[in-house]
Amino acid sequence: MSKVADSSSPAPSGIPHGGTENNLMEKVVSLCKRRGFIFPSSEIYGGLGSAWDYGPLGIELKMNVKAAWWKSIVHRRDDVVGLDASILMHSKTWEASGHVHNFNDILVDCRQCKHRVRVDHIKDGKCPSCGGKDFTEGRPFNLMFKTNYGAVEDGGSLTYLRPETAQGIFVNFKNVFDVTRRRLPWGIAQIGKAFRNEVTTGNFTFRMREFEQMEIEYFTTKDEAPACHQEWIDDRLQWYIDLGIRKQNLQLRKHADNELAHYAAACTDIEYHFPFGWSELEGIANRSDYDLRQHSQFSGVDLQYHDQITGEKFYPHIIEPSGGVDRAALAFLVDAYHEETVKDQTRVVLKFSKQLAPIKVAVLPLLKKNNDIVAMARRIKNDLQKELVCVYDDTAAIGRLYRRQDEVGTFYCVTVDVQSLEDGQVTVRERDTMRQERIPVDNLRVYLKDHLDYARY
RNA sequence: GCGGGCGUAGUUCAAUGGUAGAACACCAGCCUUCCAAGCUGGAUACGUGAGUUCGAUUCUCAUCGCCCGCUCCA
Repeated sequence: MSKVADSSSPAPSGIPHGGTENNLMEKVVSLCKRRGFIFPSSEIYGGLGSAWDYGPLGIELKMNVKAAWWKSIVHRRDDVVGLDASILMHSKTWEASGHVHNFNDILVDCRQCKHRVRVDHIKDGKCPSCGGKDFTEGRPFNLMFKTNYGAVEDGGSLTYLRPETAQGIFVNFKNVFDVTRRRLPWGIAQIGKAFRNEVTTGNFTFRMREFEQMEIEYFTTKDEAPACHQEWIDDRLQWYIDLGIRKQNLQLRKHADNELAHYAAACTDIEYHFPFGWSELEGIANRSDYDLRQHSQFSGVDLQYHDQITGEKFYPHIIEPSGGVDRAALAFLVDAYHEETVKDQTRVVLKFSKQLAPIKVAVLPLLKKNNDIVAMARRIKNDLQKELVCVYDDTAAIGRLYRRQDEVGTFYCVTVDVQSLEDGQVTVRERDTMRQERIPVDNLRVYLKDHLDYARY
């Protein structure tokens, strides 16, 4: 039975993974820095708040997340195609989308209860939270990054770094539709950076000002939109489960009417049980026909869908599954984090799925002083790296080499010993089961590809 | 931005008004060694600036930065 909860109440806070690891987040952050998954941005200058850089292992993980998404959405469906739109767009885009209007809030702080409130939420000069009347001076909070397009800075050159990737899809709707000539329902998928001057950031890579989205805009009819919405919710939830997140750490949360974004008719979030509480990984919104209608109006270009068979002409309704790449990567990291106690010592194992593991195979010589063993191990590594992400390491005793690989989630360790020189076989050890098998070197590549379920990625 | 907390090695933590220790990690050496092994040796830190003081990592102030909370969302 599925343990996935369906909740329409606000997200509760709590500690996942049994409740004993309330410093789990700190451990994950430390591990990320220590082993090269994620570093603070611009660290030599003291760091840039809530900006983070992906290190050698982090970028592998993140690319694997994106590749898994792209495969499942674009390559393995008949009804979705890909797109990569530019980050800088015509400034009219953001007027049409509503971001210029809706992302410019005047905010003040209540000196009494310390809450931040929007000026337009203050009634009769009283704080809606505590009733106090003493506020800081109002400041405009524009959530969009302003920039000048072109070398001359004047009012006419003002534009923004995109606060969401979706608009790049909407403005290309006609282009993509014209070249693919598909009938509804169908969709466009895109992965790319977006930028928001969030007033509140934090929780590691969970909320950053620069982040990466993976979004699908799926076009359908008004009548089919609700069922289509549900199908995408189920589809997207299953994706996270397939890639290894435990069901009990996932839940769906339907937005209440008063928390819907300005464009949305309905929205359901997929939430993950982070150490800091249940938080959104992905929102699956029914955007109605708002977007194409707006862009038609602002651009003067008719973006209606014309069904040649039925003769109908209308603005498609849009279902938008919009996920955060960084949030997904963080959830996969947190969920993979396991501690095991062996001989009173705690060791860390990242139990990534085969697809997401940054390193698939490590090749280890049992004796680093034996030149023949080292040479053989290096040959094996050189052969494997043509098709699999792998590493070679001989800088410690074998037990420690295994642990190092476990700590970063490497799926297989291949060990070369004295016997290997004679019989041409090596020991293949699997991360989770610790199962060991002797495999002839000649069969090694095929064996590993088969067992890694290589065709999936 | 407002409130609170905090800045010491890669990480996690100590100590101290007389410029710093540990653990793990890392590097080198010895070792015919399959699950965080042992021994020997080694490198690496007081965020920045000013003040008090003979002397500041320690006290004071400022500054910068980080973390948590507040709105917003991927």
